[in-house]
Amino acid sequence: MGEHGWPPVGLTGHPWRRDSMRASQLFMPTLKDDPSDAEAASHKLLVRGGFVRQFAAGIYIFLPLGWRVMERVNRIIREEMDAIGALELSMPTIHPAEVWQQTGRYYDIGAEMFRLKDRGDRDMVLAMTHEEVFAWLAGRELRSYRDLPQIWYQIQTKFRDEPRPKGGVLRVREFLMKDSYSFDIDVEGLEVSYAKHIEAYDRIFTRTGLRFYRVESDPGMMGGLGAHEYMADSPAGEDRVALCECGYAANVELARSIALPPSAEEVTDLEGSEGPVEVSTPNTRTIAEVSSLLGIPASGLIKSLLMISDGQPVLAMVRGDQELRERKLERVLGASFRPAHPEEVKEITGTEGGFLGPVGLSGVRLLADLSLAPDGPGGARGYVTGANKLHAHLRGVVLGRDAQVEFVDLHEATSGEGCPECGGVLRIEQVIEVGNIFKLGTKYSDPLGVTVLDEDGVERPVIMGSYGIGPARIMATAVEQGNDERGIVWPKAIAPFDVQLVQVQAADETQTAVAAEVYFMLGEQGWDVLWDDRDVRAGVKFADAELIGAPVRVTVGKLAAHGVVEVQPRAGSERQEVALAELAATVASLWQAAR
RNA sequence: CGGGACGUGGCGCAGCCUGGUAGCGCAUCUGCUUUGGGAGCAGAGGGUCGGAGGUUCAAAUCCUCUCGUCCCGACCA
Repeated sequence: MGEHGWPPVGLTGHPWRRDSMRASQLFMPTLKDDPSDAEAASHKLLVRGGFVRQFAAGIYIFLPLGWRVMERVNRIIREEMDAIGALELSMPTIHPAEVWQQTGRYYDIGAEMFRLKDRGDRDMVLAMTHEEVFAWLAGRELRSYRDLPQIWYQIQTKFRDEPRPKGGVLRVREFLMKDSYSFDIDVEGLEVSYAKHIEAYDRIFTRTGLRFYRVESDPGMMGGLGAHEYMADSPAGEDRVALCECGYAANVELARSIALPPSAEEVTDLEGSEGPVEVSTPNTRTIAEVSSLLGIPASGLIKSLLMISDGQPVLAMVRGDQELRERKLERVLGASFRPAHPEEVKEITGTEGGFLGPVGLSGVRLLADLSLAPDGPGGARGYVTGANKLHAHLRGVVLGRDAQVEFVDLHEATSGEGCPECGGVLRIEQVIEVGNIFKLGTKYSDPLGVTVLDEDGVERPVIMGSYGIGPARIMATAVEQGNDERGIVWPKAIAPFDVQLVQVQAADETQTAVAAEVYFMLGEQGWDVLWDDRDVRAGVKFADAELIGAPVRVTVGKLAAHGVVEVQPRAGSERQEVALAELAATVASLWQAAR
């Protein structure tokens, strides 16, 4: 491999770790400028640092550095999955359409699934996920409860034709995923498999150095038994979670929260009133308009939204200062819904959007957020709501008295609201989903006939769980959470190299000799070292070292002749001069201190 | 799918409004100098301006269509 000069390192079969390398032999195309199409910090830095290149929208090439990071992430995943007794295997990524037709997903999922035909004109799909194949295999091979439990996993490519790839490697159309599937005889068994995954995932994300939360997530409409997501905070995230000091953590899609009481001033609105009072509100349709016309804060209004679900009208009500959370309504209804069209609004309520309210509406299911209940944070009090009449609203509407409604949780949790568990203060954080775990039940085993015989010889459907992790998201999230103006600051567990050895003068024989000594010594101690022996200016090497972000940098320069090198952590700027004899200890202690 | 923007040497951009045959920085190659924070000087190579059609004596520039990419929103097993 293009060896020249001394020492003869990097040769095939040499005695030192193959994970150490010389930069002159590494393909590491770094860039000075941010790519023009990058927005997220991780996107810019991973491209600039020579970790990835974009091939097409949402389709990426992993260059040697990027692949090293992925391999380190995957190694951690494998170790922890193996530790809970999961078995690695590899599934195909091209599937005949039949299995997907059997579970119905072939029809439920739209353009997000890549579909193709083989030469025989048979319908095929590219795998978006692997529940179907795993269930297919389990159905063929598992026969007895004695074969259970099983946990199988793979680290395999997934294809999803995302409508909008974004954030570099964060949201893509082809990506690697660790997915595992558990097979148990009963729900108790599933709980055990699920708990094992929690154990493994907690360790995986801790080891990869991410700041993360395990949060309750929406198990979806399909009758899942429960689910959690692993979320890592980042402004580049596409999800939000509600968090409390007490440990409560949930995706805002379903996070419960105790609304703050509405501001005091409009409480007087109720006093002395026997019932709602109509007020004229010409052309006043939005919460903001009504609020400013009547001089009542938004929290004193009721926002009424007419929805159609299963062909039936539903009026969903939240307070004027709140947002309706669609998923919550969906869960209450047990079905999907859509906003009513303007003609439907007219037909059902006799008025137009902007003047809707619960009072006097018949034939419409009335659902109000818990915070509007008489025993809610606002107490029994009057609100302003539409009068179901053009250009008019009602004041002093008390739900429960003036309209019979069902009180359910519909509003989106917001920062500052009360924690549903302890009453503490909730905060909302923007996060990246790096992993998820689902209790599936028999959603796939039923249609695919995955059954085993139990102790009594009775055929029973296998209870499944499904568990995912996105290694590239871990990589990108680590960059999101660890970077500065000079580049990436990798968590030590997944950095492409442990130590970047910068030899200031490539042509200086003394420096070469000292650098080689350092390289071998650190290598023998188990460090993965990138020895920057390139014949480029010192500034370029320093800049690249900081961009690439190895946790520890060792610089061999002027002081080499005296047997002294410089050492500094990527995360800090303290630089120390160290004699070669002390180097091992210094590197070890900096490593210890690194995140 | 709705809204917005951008496609010009490898990368980042200017030129377009007001048509006249393409330019800057970085990178690359050669030479000399330099050498601990992305070097300097001199020289060189490299682009049918995303594609197609149209207008015009003449199109990177104007018009139409199309493809690609990014951003906001919707969507996200």
